[in-house]
Amino acid sequence: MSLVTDQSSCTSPNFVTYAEKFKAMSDPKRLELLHLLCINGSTCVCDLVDEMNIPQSKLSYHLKILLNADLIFKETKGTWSYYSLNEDVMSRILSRELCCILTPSS
Amino acid sequence: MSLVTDQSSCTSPNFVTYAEKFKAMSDPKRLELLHLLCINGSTCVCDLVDEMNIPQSKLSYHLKILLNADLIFKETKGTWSYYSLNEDVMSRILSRELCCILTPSS
DNA sequence: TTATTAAATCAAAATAAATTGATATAAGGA
DNA sequence: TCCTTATATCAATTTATTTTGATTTAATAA
Repeated sequence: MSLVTDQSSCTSPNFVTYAEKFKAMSDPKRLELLHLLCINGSTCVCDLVDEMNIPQSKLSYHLKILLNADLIFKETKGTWSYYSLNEDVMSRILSRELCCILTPSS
Repeated sequence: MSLVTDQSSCTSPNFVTYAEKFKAMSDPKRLELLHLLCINGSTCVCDLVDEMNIPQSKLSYHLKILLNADLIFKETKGTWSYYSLNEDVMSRILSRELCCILTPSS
């Protein structure tokens, strides 16, 4: 079987789905957010506000974009919301070199 | 030396530069273009117009965005322009799984 | 119950990106 | 030279995204 034609995951690539993920990653603030979640692990919004130095509503907006793109997870505990990286998805998209920026210990 | 702290390429990541590249990849038509260049290698604009089925000025616009993001190369021969993938950059950004969609034989 | 805090949502304004059709440039051939 | 073809650019419009500050929702504590 030819190495070139056996591209299991490569047939009929879903460009729309990938474009959505790349769009979510197309903003420096959102990359910084992913980076923070990568370094700190699951993090409360209240801590992200402090670290990111942007208005709370803006942070909320950017988190939602990352969440909708399936790049991060959300978990609510009482009044607090914790966000974390979706490492599986991230490592399926990005190179090792970039994963090492955006996902922990890889 | 710790594996975790030796992240040569990972210190002070340039989020702006990466965001630009992701923005260039944030459109299905542009991903399709990258995919075509990946499959066909260096390709003339006139052939891309046929394959992509979009107006010429639109194609020109999208090619320029990919070129400015350093994701593709351009070479002019007489009246014709040939575009090709910047495989180095692509493989430094994307996972193997995605490279196999967007860059040849990897 | 009232007050406080955390986080999401909303509407308006500002900014940016994409689309369109027309025009410009420039190379090559008749 | 004149015509044709290839590609890029332009200006106007449309569409999408981001920003802002105010408001809402909901949990907890006093």
